[in-house]
Amino acid sequence: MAKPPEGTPDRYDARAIERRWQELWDREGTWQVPGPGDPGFDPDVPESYVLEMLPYPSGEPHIGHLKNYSMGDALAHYRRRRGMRVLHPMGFDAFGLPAENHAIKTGEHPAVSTNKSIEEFRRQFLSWGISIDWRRQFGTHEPRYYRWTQWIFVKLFERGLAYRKRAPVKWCPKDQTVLANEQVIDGACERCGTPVVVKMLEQWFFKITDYADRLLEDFKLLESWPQRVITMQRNWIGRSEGAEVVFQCPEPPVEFPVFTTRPDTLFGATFFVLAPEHPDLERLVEGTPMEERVREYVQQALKESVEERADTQREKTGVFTGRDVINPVNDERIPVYVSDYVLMDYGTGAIMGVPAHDERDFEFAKKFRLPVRPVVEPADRDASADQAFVGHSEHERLINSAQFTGMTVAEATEAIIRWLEGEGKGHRAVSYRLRDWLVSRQRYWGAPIPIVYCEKCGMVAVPEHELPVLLPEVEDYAPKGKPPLAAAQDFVHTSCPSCGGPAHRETDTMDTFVDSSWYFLRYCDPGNDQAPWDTQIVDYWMPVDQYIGGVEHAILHLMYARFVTKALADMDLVGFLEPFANLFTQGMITYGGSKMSKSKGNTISPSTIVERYGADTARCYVLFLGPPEHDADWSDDGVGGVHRFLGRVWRLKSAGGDPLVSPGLDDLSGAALELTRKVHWAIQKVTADIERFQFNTSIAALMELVNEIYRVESDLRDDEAGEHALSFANATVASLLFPFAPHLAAEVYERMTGARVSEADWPDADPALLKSDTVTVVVQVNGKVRDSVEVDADVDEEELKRAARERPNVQRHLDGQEVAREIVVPGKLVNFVVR
RNA sequence: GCGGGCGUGGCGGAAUUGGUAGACGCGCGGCGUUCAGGUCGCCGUGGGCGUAAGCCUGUGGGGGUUCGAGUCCCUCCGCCCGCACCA
Repeated sequence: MAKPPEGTPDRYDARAIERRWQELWDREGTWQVPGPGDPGFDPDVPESYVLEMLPYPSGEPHIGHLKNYSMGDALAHYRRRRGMRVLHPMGFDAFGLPAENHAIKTGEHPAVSTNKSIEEFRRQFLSWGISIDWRRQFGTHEPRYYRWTQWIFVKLFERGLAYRKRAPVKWCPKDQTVLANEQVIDGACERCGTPVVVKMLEQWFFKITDYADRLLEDFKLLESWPQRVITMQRNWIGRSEGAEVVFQCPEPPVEFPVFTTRPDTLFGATFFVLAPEHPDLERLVEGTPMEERVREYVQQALKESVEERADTQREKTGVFTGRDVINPVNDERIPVYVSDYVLMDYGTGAIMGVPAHDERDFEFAKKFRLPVRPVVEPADRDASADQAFVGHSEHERLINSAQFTGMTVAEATEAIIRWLEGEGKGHRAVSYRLRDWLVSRQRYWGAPIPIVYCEKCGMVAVPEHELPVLLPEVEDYAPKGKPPLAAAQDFVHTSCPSCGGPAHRETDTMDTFVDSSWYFLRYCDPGNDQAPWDTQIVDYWMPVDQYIGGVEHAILHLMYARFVTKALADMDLVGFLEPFANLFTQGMITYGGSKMSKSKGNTISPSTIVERYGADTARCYVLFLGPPEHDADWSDDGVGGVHRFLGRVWRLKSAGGDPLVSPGLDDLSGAALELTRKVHWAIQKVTADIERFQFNTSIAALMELVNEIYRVESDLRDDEAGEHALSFANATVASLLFPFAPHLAAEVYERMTGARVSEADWPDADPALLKSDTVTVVVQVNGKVRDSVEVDADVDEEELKRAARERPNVQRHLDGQEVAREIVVPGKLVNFVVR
């Protein structure tokens, strides 16, 4: 095609187009969506809730946000044009440490810096043109929101699901606060990387362990979640079945229950180990000659960091306590040790040592020269004396185990549990790795925990009508061993809501993950000031039909939100058990092969790209980069390619005929027919690819279609049918491009048709135009492609074989050889097998 | 150590059910438009041999199933992710 004629608006001015449509959408409230009870609500329209994880507003949005919201927005647009009422809201996860640390450094109130960030995020999201119902926006730091976060806390407290206890907890010395187990990564603070230490502290917990089984079972209610996210949660919950077995200490008389997944190996127990933190340890050794050494060892063990202690490579250590316990199955006395390889966190903090069948116990036995007694016979190899045998298939049978000898492992497990239960020495048990969720934080920038301590009444929840408990102003945000709120005297001193007597407030704030564990409910009914939501409205929209976000939330946020939803369902506050029916986890965008970070100076700012190329280019590019679930590396050159493509769309020129109606098969021939077929192919391809989140190939298909339009355009300008085909093709490009490049597509669509693309139905492919009258059939000889032949689509097999044989190159390869077999795949290929 | 995923041109990546490997884009090369171009348009582009027609070869390595394998099976190698003294 030659250069566009002088004087036409040939330059693709993304900035002007985007400004125009953003203003129009805002003015007309295009993306506002009514819910039940709102004017214009029609109950017969199917609903869809499309949600991207809410952003944490810090600085300005990064490329990951752009990708996240570009995907969600594409889907929201697509579903709207499929006739659905789509809830597509936005909010901000505004409480949290970075804003507070910033405040400590600069003195700027966290609310000030957070609100600035929110404004910047909002400004950029608007500049991206994402189709959000902005009337529903909120920040989790606003009293109108955290009032209800506190309300939920109180509800959980009333049900015994929020409780306070003294427990060994993970403490970050840098951030000066406790952390949830889920926030400790490799023994270090998730936020700042400082190695955490264990402290005995009284803290607030949510009883998520009550829901362990339901969190596992209800995976079956999820429609489509990535398998690996489910696996990660399953591993985190860590359910194990086995038995609790009681070992009796004769002197002093103490009972030690242990949890084991292998009750079948009870006869192989040759020693017993307590965790250094075990509460009965002190009593066991008090006044004995071993007291000094045990105490020393415990001191040593407690000093270790979480990370050091988790190191599986190092040699086992421990100390004999001088005491014995009795193995309930054979009344044998076995020695009790203390060792740091036994964790107080899991099971009962005590274990039976079965060195023959447990690798860790084996190592310990070797170190302390303890006997190794095999009780399970390996099925197909000799029990090696220098390692533990851990096999427990149906082929392994018990030895050295009294009346259980000869049973398979499974039989013996059952029989021994039943025997223990009969003797009152143990019972069937299930153990979990999951711990209760520690939700209190000794920090400022969070929702205050709505609890008051009264001298007479004890712990009292702040009543509903007194909520929110407002976050007080303080002068110093820095924690100094005490939470910052403790310094706010007016805040701390209060009266008991129950008896009116003197009382003081809880000064810890809530983990920000509490804020984000219910925000998706608030979007449904954001203006409600009587209740956190109207159950009927929430039940209308929920569960979220498509949730999109980073895989880094696989455990934390996604598990907490599931737990809170279930707890609310149990209180009849919501009518569903799972918050997110479908989950999509997007991959990261890297730059130069590594994660973008300000400290490395390898960041790409979305605003730079938007300013240079426009939002449509930026959005299309992040989707075109590759499969959205994979990590992808940003390429500066690649953006230009997508921008060029959008420029080509911009320069499509209108033609005659009705652009909204496809020319029919009967009116078409030649290039016009081929182009119209390509259009219908693209409709089908783009539709199918959006449905399976393959935005990259959707865009590639549109590129193909546009290339085709440019190739044939000059041939089609001669007659009416050609003009019509062209006209329809151009309008359809704009229509299909809309979910990815909404401004440009709206502009081009309007130019081609005079209509609003956002109001147009999503196009349907005409099956008659998806088929071709002729097909290219590949001809192989012995599985090697030798030629291809163009035949009628409905040609019969014999005719096809004849045509295939006639190809000169096929003849050359068949020449003088005997055809042993002929394989025909209709419409695809013919393969001649010769000897 | 356990669990999961992935290996395709110079690069990012395509390839519903086994049926023309490399769509689309970047990069590179050629031609045209242009005063110029970091513009736009058209064409070419896995490797090797060949003037060409064409032939050989090719999806991490090796083996297998099949008329036919990127795709299915076995095995080895490499990379990534998750969990990790959980009894």
